[in-house]
Formats: sequence, C-alpha cells, structure tokens
Amino acid sequence: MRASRLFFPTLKEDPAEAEAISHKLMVRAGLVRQLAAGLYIYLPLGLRVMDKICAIIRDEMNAIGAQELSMPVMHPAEIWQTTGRYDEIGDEMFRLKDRGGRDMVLAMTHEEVITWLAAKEIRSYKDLPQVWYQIQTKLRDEARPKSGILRTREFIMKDSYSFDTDEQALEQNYELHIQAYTRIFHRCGIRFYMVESDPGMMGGATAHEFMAPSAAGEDEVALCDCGYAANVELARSISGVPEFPDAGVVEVATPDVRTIDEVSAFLKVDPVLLLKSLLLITDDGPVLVMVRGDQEVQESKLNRVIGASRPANAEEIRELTGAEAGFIGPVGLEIRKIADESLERGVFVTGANRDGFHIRGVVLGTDFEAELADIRRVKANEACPHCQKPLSIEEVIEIGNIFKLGTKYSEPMNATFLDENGKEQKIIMGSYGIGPARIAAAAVEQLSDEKGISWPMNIAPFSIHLALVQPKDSQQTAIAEKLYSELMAAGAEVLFDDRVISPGAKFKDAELLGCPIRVTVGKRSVADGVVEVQLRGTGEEHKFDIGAAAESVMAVLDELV
RNA sequence: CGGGGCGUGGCGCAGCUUGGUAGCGCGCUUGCUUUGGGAGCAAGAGGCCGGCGGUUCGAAUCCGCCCGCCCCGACCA
Repeated sequence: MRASRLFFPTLKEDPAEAEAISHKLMVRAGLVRQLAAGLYIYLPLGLRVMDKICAIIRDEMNAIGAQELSMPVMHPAEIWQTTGRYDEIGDEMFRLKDRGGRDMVLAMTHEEVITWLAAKEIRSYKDLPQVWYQIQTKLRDEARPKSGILRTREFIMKDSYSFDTDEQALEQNYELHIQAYTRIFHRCGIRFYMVESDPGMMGGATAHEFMAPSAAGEDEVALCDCGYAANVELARSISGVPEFPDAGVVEVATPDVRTIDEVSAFLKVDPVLLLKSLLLITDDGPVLVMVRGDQEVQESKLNRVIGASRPANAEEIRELTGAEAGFIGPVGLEIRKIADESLERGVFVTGANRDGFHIRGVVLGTDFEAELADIRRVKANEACPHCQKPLSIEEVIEIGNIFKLGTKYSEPMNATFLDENGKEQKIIMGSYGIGPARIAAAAVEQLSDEKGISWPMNIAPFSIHLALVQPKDSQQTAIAEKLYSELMAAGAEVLFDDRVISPGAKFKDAELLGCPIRVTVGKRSVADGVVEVQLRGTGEEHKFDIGAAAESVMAVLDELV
C-alpha cells in the first residue's frame, strides 16, 4: 500500500477526550474515530489490525474443530423471554419494535439464538459434540462506555458455544478452548493470565477469564508464583493474624470519632484490631456485615451469601441500631449478621450502638454471634491460599472468558437429544468469548512508548514501513520502488511511504503507526550503497546492501514472526 | 443512575471573572525557497462561540432549561 493513497489521518496532539494510552494512540495513529459515546469507526489501518486478530482467532478456532456460522444481530423478544433474560436484563439491552409492533432486541450475546438452533436441529447423541462460533457484532447499552475501544456500546466478539452429551465431554471442549485461547493470545503478542472468575449470571459452576495486564484495565486479579490466579471478585487469601489484647467488654467514650482511621488514632489501636460494621438492606431484611478495620468488603463475594443488597440509609441505621453509622456494631443487635472468616478468632474494638461510644474487648462467639463467610477483598501481600506465598494484585483488561453453562440454556429452550438408550437428555453447553478490539487495545497498552505504538508482528497493520526519504530524488525513488515490489512479491505487507512531506514528519508517523520493521531509503543510505532497517520494538538497527536488500529484510521479518 | 469537568474554524486551546470589532498554535489552499527527525517566508480559505429561551441598546461572556462528550463511583446479562 502506498501511503500517498492510504487514508490514515494522524494527529500531532492527543485528542482532548482521551485518557487511556491506547485511546490516545489509536486516535492519533489514524486507526479509529469516535462517532458518539461508545461508538467507533474503524479506519483502514484499524480495520487491518482487527482483521489480523480475527484471522488468528478463526485459524485457532477451526483448529479445535469449531465451525463458523453467523447469527442475526436483531432478535425477536420471545426468544429472550423463554430464558427469562428479557426481563432480568435491564437498560443494558437495546430494545425496539418492528413495523408490526413486535418487540425486538439487539443482540448482547447469542446463547438464546444458538440454543434455539441446537434445540431445533440436534436430535441424537450421534450429532454431538458440536462447537459453533461466529465473529460478529454485539450491542450493549453500557451505562458508561470508556477508554476508547475498551468498553463500547457496539463491538465485535468472537463467541463460541459447545454442545455435549455430558460433563466429561464438556470438560474436553473447555480444555480445547483454553488451548486455543492460549495460542490466540500468544500469537497476538500480548501478555495475559488465565484466572478463575465469577460465573455470575452466565450460570454454571466454572468460569475463567483471560486477562491482559494494563493500567487501563477495569478488573483486578490476584496472582501467585505458584500459579494461583483469580479475579479479585472471588480471589481468596490467608490474612495474617495479629496479636490480640485481652478480652473483656469495656465501653469507651469516643466523641465525634467515627471512621476507622479516627477510631484507630483516638484509641491508639491498629486498624486490624477494629471491627468494621456495615448495615445493608436485602430483600429479606437488614444484614450487619463485618470485616476487619484494615479490610474491605468484596461485594461480589457478599452477594453470593446474601443476594442483592443496598447500604442502609441514615434513618434506617438509626432505627435498627439506635446510633449513627460511625458507632454501630454487632453486640446486642438482633438482626442477621455476617462476619468475614478472618474475624473468627480475635478481640476487637467495635461500635457500641450508642452515639459517641465504642466497645473494646469484643469476641465473636462470646459477645455476639455471626455467620462466617469469606466476604473480604484480597489485598496485595496477603498469603496465597495454595502455597502461602505473598499474592500480588494487578490491573488487567479482560480479553476473553470461558464458561461451563451446563443446562442453563438447554433446559428452558428445551435443547435435548436422545442418548444410546433412546432416553431424552439435555444438551450440556459451554460458552466462550473473545473481544478482538480489546486484544488490539491491550497490545497498544502493553507495547507502546512515548513515540507511539509498537505492534506485535502478527497483528500489525503492515509488517514493513518502507520510508522513502526524498521522493523527488530519482535514484532514491528507483531503489525504493524496486524494493517495494520485491518485498510485495515475497509476500510481505508493506506500507510504502512515498508521500512528499518532510523527512521528520515521515519518521514521526512511522513511529506513531508502529509497524515492526522500518526500512529507510534516503540520501545517506544510498550514498553508502545500503538501506537502513530499524526494528520498532527493540530499536535494533541493520544496514543491508541495496542489491540484496529484499532478501535481507525478509530474513529479518521471518525472524520476528 | 449519583458526583465532577468540559463544549469557541478540521485538531489543541485562549477569550468569559468585569457584556461592546472572535483570537493563538497546528493543520488546510496557492506561490517561492527548503529536503535525514513534525521546514521557512508571503498571500489566503475556513467560525449560527453545543441548542433553545431569558436579561440587555448590545451576549461567546450574565441567568434558566436542555443536549452532547470525558472522568470518578454504581452497574456490566
């Protein structure tokens, strides 16, 4: 491709609205443009990257026997009513009516449609297993689109679905997906972790996420050298046990001392010896939730214990405890109480349910009773639940996820098959997603520098950026043109920068675009009878004789693949 | 949905406090010069100052409502 004919509007300055590095660079490099909140146009270079990523995904999905198909983006509402999600999912689903007044939705995901298809077409155990996938548009009316293409309202997803006769067969397809995903992300050149994840509303018992470390990520994972890796939504840890003071309840006056920090400072007590109490309201009434003063409640964990909840307001707190929020505690309270398991042993300071007072020497089991559960958020340096070594916490971008669905969808959609005994059985399903745009953004986040993007070879829009320094010089031009056609003939994807612009601008654009190999043909190199080759990733430089330039460059390229 | 910020030529911004000719840098057009790290000079084009309403002789500027975008939080099947 000749740069003089390629539409890639580059910018010298960061766009005002961009915060994330990938957002700034993808706009500046002319890969994407924003149409509205969470809606992006992919310009030619951006689309090339996406196409590369999707080609790798197709290759690896096909390699595990998955078959590509394509489902509609618009669905009749009834199919979503069958599984109940039409009502469960709120504003996040785009809804509309057709001209006949029928309710329709825009696809957030395709479990319903694929299961409908399986229910209709699969009859026998002989038809199984099947793995079907598509790379196609999803629409979600996100509450807050953000960070460029990281969280958008319309995006491409590779979604695959497995259909099996039993759990063992599902396990095999699950494992095959893990292998395929691992190869996909490796080939795309990004760093990633596979972590345990919360199956959430997708149902099923087991789920994993593939996470690319990046400060722009919205998730956090807990990691250990031993291989333990989990989303903090469910990550476990062993928290250290401090030295406790003597038990024996003593009420102490703590006027205007409400927060953990204030109580800690006022009573000269380490926050780990404080008991933090939160009053929540659930569908089944109020619940007092307790963690240590140095800990935070992990809502996703708590949610599994008590279901949906909201914080009590000031009046409710007063009514239920007799005190204001800064002075509440479990002692004497006759409501459901949940304590983090780390509170099982210890002697704590807690609110007295009396304004201006706390209680010292409180012991669970003696002074109050509570259900124990793991509801605290994991902190860095706490001990790994497997090997006791310190955990680290990293910010990550979710680039893929895999779920064992079981019969969550086959049951309501009546997707069954006849087994060897002629008995009707429910199909066992799995679902598996990858966000290609997030792979692209993660690559930019992980590999860019102050000059611009540095693409991994396999997903770069072009592998070679051939810079002709002076297009008005006939000798340089002849050398560059010959090299361009030789590299093309050798099968390389070359961006030939033949534009008549100043050399500085040309080099800046090359660094911003981030093609892995830059070949420079200019006065300096021509005088020496060579072309210059510079690797974007390492900065490594080579000089090759003009005569053998194409072969030499191709050798460098082959090494980078 | 709660909190905060922003909205002025294509892009990045100033002007608004204290109402009175709409400005700067980059980009764009034309010409000449320049040509290995975002060139120089000269001449140009390009703006219902987010929208609607109000105050005023007069509104980018003051007031009200609305819309859009970004950030933090909630949410994320």
